[in-house]
Amino acid sequence: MPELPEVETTLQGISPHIKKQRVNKVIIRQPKLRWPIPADLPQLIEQQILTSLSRRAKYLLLHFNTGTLLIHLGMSGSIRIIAAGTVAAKHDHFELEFTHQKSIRLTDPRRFGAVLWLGKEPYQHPLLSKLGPEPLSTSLTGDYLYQKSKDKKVSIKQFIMNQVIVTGIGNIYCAEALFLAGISPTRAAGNISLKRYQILVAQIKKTLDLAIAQGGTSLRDFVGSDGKPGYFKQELSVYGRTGLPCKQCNKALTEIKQAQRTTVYCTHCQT
DNA sequence: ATAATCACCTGCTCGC
DNA sequence: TGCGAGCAGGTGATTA
Repeated sequence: MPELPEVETTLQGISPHIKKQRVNKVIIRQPKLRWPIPADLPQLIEQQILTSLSRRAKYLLLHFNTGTLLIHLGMSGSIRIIAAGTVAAKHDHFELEFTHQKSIRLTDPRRFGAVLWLGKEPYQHPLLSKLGPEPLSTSLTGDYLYQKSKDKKVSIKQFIMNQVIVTGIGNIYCAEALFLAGISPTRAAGNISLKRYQILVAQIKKTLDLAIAQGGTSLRDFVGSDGKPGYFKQELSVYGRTGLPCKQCNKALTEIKQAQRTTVYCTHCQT
């Protein structure tokens, strides 16, 4: 999926088109996503004004006076702005049509995404209440990660991808940030110095910032809200580059599995 | 509590 | 060229 940069890119892409607009129609073509799309959603938000939009972790939040709608893109989801009434394709599962004749349309082949109604206290919802700090906020610091990692035996890769520790970082950007920080993905989280955590945090922020500026990473199906792909792919140092030369030392990059996920790294530059 | 594995779903790529 | 295995940006649920 869509990690934080792709979700943020989506948010920035759709906001100017639909903020403060009135929902005319809720269209549910395929309710079977990760959880069923609530059947009563039309009566909850039709004719309501979308007052604001935000992002928390990898979740998009659409705020109405009646409550908040959560959208998650799963592994293969994307949202596009289209003219209302545009013919739907196979995996176009959900759509919000606004009165000014624009729609946002959720396309998600694998259906790991979600559309949920959170009500008036969205941050009390179980999906949001346990999340760690936003990586681009000042609350993510090297010191914070260092304190959290005490006595932790899990690998740094899994530690950073745990949304309870820090949100928004998935398989691509975790691998990239670890490479830039020179930290082996297999190292135990509790066996990393404060100084190295400070470097890692700086590289995480730098990587995410750059990816957002590039419109995210498009591998196969991700597109921005305007239908164009993201261009961060060309910046990738390790993700998807197994066997290719390390950009720092030229040694062939190594691929391993960690918690069922592929990790690519340089055994020479990352220790 | 913590850690590892499973499950959800479709489509594409790779190796034979 | 065809076909099955394996893999893909995530994460809650289940098991140990």
